[in-house]
Amino acid sequence: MYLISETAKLVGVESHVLRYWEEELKLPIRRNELGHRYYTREDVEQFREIKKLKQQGLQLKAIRTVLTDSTLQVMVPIREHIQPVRSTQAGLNERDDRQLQDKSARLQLLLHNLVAQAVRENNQDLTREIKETIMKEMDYQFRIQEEENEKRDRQRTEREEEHYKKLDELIKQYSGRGLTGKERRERKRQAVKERKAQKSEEKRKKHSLF
DNA sequence: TTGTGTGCCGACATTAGTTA
DNA sequence: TAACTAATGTCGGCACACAA
Repeated sequence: MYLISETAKLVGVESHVLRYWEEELKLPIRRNELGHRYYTREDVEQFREIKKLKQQGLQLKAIRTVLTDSTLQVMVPIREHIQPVRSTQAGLNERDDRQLQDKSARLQLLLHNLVAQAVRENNQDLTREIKETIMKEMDYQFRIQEEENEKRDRQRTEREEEHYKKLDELIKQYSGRGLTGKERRERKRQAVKERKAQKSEEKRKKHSLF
């Protein structure tokens, strides 16, 4: 694809001449997202052809007619082939029938070529549209993936914090387990002593009430 | 007078370079 | 790094020149 300045250089005219020809000849020049013209190789060839016709002395009006006719000429052979197909039903001899089959085959080939040409022309536009759609979809999927990854990271961090918190509490809870047997026995004696003292105190309080 | 081409204008977008 | 500026390219439109 070429911009107007590049195309002008390739054709050998000024940019405004291309704009003028486009307007006068009603050429379907495509635009990009900025509204700027962009030209294909076919467009460049067409402009070269126009220039050649200009040099031969044709006016733009005449060139427009030539361009229109050249498009219509493609359809002329089809009309030639359609007529014999209709006459088949009237009943023909074998030679005519062979000729008819031959013409029918040529018609099929011609139609095939026409369809292929149309498909090729459409393919360029279609490819561009598909490319843009895919890029947008990929961008969207990447964003979604990114958000999911961030969410997972947050959840993992929270779980880890929770785990370490519990671990910390367990360590505090079992901190007495590091004592020696002598120390554990001493703690037990102390606990029993405190329990006895507590019971006798409760008994004393009971008696004082009566 | 008509057809064709040219020059210029203002507006807008993009890009590259500069400056705070 | 952001903001600003200049250069560049493109647009549509209009007026004008020039040859037939």
